[in-house]
Amino acid sequence: MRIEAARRRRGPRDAEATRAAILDAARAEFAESGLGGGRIDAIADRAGCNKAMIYHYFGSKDALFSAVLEHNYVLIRAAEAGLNLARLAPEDAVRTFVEFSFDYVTANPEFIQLLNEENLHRGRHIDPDHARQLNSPVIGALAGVLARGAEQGLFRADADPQQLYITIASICYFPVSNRYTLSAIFDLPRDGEMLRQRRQQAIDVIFGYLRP
Amino acid sequence: MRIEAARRRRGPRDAEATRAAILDAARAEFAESGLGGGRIDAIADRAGCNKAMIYHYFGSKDALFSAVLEHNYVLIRAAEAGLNLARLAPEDAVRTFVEFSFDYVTANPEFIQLLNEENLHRGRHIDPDHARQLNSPVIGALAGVLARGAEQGLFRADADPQQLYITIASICYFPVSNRYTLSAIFDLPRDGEMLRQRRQQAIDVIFGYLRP
Amino acid sequence: MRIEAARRRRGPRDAEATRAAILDAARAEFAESGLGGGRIDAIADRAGCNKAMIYHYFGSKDALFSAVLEHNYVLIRAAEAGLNLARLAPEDAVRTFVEFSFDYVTANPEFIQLLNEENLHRGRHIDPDHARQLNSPVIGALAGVLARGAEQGLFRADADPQQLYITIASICYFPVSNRYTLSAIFDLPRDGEMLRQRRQQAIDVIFGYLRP
Amino acid sequence: MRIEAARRRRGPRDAEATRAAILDAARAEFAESGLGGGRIDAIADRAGCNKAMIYHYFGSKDALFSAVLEHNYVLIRAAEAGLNLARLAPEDAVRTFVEFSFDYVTANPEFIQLLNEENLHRGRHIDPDHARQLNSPVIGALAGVLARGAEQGLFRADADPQQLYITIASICYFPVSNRYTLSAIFDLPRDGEMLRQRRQQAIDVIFGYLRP
DNA sequence: CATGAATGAGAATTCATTCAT
DNA sequence: TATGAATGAATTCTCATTCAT
Repeated sequence: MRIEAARRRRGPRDAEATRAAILDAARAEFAESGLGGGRIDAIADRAGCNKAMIYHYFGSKDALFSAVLEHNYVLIRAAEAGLNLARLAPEDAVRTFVEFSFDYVTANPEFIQLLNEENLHRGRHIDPDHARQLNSPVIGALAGVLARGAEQGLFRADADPQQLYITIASICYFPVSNRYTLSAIFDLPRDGEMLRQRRQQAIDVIFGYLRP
Repeated sequence: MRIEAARRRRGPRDAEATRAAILDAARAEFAESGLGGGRIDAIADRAGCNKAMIYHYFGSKDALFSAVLEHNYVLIRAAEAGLNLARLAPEDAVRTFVEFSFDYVTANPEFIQLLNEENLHRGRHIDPDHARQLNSPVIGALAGVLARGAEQGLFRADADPQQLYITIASICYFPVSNRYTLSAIFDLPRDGEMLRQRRQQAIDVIFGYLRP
Repeated sequence: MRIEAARRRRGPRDAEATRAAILDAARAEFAESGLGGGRIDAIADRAGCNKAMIYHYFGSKDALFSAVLEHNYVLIRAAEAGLNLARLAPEDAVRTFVEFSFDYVTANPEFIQLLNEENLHRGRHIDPDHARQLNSPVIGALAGVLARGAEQGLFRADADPQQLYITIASICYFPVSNRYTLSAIFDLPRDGEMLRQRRQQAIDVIFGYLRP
Repeated sequence: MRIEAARRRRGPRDAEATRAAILDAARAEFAESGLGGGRIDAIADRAGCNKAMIYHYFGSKDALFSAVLEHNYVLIRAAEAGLNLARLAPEDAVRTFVEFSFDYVTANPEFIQLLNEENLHRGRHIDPDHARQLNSPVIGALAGVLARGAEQGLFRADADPQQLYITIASICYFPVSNRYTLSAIFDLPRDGEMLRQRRQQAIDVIFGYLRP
């Protein structure tokens, strides 16, 4: 039985494990059905606990969504930080970052679904102070890379790191988050091939733009 | 009273007007709250009719969402067709199309919210046959523009119209659909200025990529 | 198209035909789904007219049910009267009446479904004065038959015509009205054979009881 | 207040008691108004709980009806089994069974109302496998009684137990389930006397038929 | 820390009935 | 006589949340 299995995996009365299981279950549920459509019942089932636990640990559905969002922001920011762009040559750094951005959302489409949901709700579950703090490192790293690239004559000199970041995110995230409508509209190649093409296109577009 | 106002505006017992009012009201409601979060009650109020009318004309909430989606696809496609890219010089055509794409979603953010919602639901409200048929003209026009531009030595020769379309859509749509999380993350300039910058960035990126 | 067909069959603006079509449609609908479950919409569809006509001719759903009930009582009483039991020898008369009762409900199961529905509603759609008046002839005929049979030593002398009528109705109607639960409970022979057996059993039981 | 009374009677948070209360309430409500006409709200009120409990325990109105039906089948079968027909002399056994059948539905008219409703819906709430299994014992007992009676020269030899069972059910159940229309049609004696007469008639008819 | 029974407000959907034409 | 648009009150069912144990 699934509940028993979950229970066995983490042992009874293990607060931290229960919290984590709920967070995981909620991410999956909210990504699949949105905030309005996600069910507390379903989250409890997926987490192998009962509904009261969710209220015990998180207080409310909205608060749970906030926690999920923040948790998943922390995860991607940590992964970005691990890229260590500063130690790479400018062109390698840009390529690495674009590829990472593309690969991360391809591997974690739930992350963008959560972002979209949050935007539908006008960003009311996100704490700007915290979000901004989380984000600054990567923009800083990108700024350094662009400056070095411009200095070496590899990149155009007028590229803004923040704008570039948004452009990279757009090109990498949009085709994943909108894959169903795009598939309906276009006669797209089967999954793997379509991703390979989009990944290459992302790199081409960014480098095409950055050429001096 | 708002119901009275709506009634007066279109007069009673005009089936086509009622249908249209519901479609409009539903677009606003679904864009604001999603499919799961949108309320039939609220749609009826906004449309100045009663819930039963919605079921009379559309059958169910899901079917209403499908109708809204299709209707709004038709609208943007019609606007695109009105651009008449074929009669413009290649560079003008590309600029016109990018600017149009950006301006359309800026003016109609609800359209992308509907798209996001539809993607959350794995595209189950869209009829691929119909969607594909709606979309083909613009891809054809873009292919012509790219071919002419390459011939005249203005554009790189290897650009694929479908990939370019997706890239343009990504760059234009993503910042609008994700404006709330982006605002939370970045210290963005106030609305107008931020849009102006993104619009320019979209043009720069596309032209940067297309130069031979 | 079915509405067009119905329309053509009876021509437009033929009050009597419309009334009759509604009555027929309502019988079928109420028999199939009961009074609570029967839908005015469905009746209008079946009758090839619109709902407002039903209200025009019958005033309300309950009143329509009453009219259906009365109409179908009139039909069976008329058929019974046509048997002319008085001109038959006692045993032939009884056999004829039992067979008729059995065959009528077999051919018109909707009639008993209406009766059951009416009983569920405690008989509130039936006018006792009218019902009683409709029924007396057959009881009178049966009384005559029993008297003649007893006189001739064919039948027991203590049989009461009213009780016998109810017993015959019970044996003939119940297996038809309860055919679905009986089928679920028993491994009954396929339709035709099961009816043949029940028909014979009805005759056997009544004659078994009546023998002196 | 009635809810308080119910609450007090069974105490809160007793799942089994709540289930039973709902089953009881539903039997009354469905018998009174049918499946289509019975109201979930009314059942919750009668049971002294809220609507959500009904869905929690039974899932849907139809499933609740199925459960009620099955429960009431179990009850009558258990009562029949308690008759222990095998230990009685053939004539006593038949009389006991006829009287039991008559008395049971007289005391529990709701049971036949449920049966009628189920037949209106073409038996779709009944599981034939289960129903058949429930029913077999009584037919077996009746077969034994008929065999013994025929052996002892008390009964005709050609009586089929299944047919006889249906005939007994017909004679005993029909006048109860159709009491309202029968009352409208006939000038029946007041309740008690009418029942006494029908009970005697049932016995007379069955024994009349069974005499060799 | 954990359970599962219970709740009440609200959600979508239905339907008998009326009304303007 | 006939139509079909419109209504509002119900009705089934759902779900976030609380509570007793």
